[in-house]
Amino acid sequence: MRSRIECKDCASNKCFVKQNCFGESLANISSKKNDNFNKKGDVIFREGNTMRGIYFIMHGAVKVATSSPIGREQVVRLASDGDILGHRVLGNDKYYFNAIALSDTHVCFVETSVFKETCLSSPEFAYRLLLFYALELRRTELRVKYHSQMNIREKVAEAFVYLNEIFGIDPDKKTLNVELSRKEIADIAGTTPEQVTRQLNDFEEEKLILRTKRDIQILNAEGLENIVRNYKIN
Amino acid sequence: MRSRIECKDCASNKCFVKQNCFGESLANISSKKNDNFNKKGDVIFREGNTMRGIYFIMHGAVKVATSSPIGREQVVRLASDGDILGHRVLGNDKYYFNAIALSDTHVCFVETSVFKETCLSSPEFAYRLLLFYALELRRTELRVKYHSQMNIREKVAEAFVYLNEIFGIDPDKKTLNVELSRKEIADIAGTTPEQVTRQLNDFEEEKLILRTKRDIQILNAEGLENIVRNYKIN
DNA sequence: CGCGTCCTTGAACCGCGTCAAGCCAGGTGG
DNA sequence: CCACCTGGCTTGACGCGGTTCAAGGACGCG
Repeated sequence: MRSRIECKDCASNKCFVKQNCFGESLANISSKKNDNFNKKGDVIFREGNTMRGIYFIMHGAVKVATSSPIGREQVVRLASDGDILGHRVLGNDKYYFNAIALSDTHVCFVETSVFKETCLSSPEFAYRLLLFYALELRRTELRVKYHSQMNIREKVAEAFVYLNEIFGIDPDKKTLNVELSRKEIADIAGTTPEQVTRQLNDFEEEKLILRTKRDIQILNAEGLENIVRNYKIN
Repeated sequence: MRSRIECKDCASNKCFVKQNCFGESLANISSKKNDNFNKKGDVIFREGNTMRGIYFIMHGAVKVATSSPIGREQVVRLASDGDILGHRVLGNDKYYFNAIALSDTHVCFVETSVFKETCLSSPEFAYRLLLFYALELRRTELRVKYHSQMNIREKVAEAFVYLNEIFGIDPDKKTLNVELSRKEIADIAGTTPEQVTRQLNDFEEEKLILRTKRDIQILNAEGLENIVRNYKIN
């Protein structure tokens, strides 16, 4: 999977930053950053707030979602260790989505000016950022396709594949490394909690997953991926 | 609107590159680029092809879409003068979508190596690219939200708002600066040609648009934007 | 034990995609 | 100049998938 280096600023031994991303560059500006620690459910930033900088996730799970007072919220992105939040910082704008911690999280805040300076003085850093953006953009474009063409079965499968891709599965317990309610899964898949339940029934019958208490064990991740992949063929 | 500078490499007087984007930097590498001229409907690159470089649109209208042999194709992005195509070039990958000309188009091809070199030697250039990516990413994330939450009426309205944003409206004829079939509009909105027709009926009753022959005149662009904006509130 | 929260399940409704027929405009050939 | 053909647009009817609503169940917590 991802190669990682340990984070020096955090007590947790689960605290890493992706080596292939911003680890070293971040060390250079470490004197000018702020560390924030969030509990599960905390809002890291909120739609409409003025951007003051960019966040690096040192460790933890975060969802970026639209706020919608009534009814569904839509998760547009999942992020974890080493990812960045608040992309549009460069354009001196407002945040367009809410970032909410899905687990206890350690993020590192860097002010816009410092960030811009770092980009301009270090082409290496800017280039890495470009790679990050390019990957993220592709992922998001794919999701546009998925959400406009897939049926519910495929969307729910895709949600689990996406969750696995970003957060991974605990090798012992076989569960995702985040705990999510039906509603939260539905918000990622773009449907309702009831539909998620029904799909989980089907997946269980097909031995792709197993439900124990509130937990969902992923028995056959490949099977779920196949549902997504088979869709692609059409 | 967008400020632009004239393009030196093309006979057409409609040929521009966005000034706030890559104009000057592009001039620096002009000795190493290739100019391509495409007719409406031409495929600029195709899903699965190996990426050899990146394309700058000097002038013209382009859609980036999924290929799907049976049925719907989904447009994930619209692009015009000064935009770039083939983002993932940096990662030495394959193209994930098809790029198809929606009008006669002049694109400029730059090889990956040249492009990377330019990024690394010119932080200014890389930084501008970052801004471009950040904007594009936000736009795409919004589209994920739209496509998973909007109803047909809103999606079709959003398609026209998006088309207006990227290609603009002819001030005299009041029509979009691209000609699109019902199917093509449907592929952007993520629905079927029949539904597009039905929504156009409604929009015409509400005096938002007017259909003359095959043309669609946008009488009240703001009205269409309001449909999209009012949705956002919920 | 009782309460609250989340999950599950069934049933009803409805929006939207699908299918099919008819229409209109432009192009072609007699 | 008209008859015919073709391809895209329009319109109505129908059926399915998915959302919504409501009731019941499981679990955790005080």
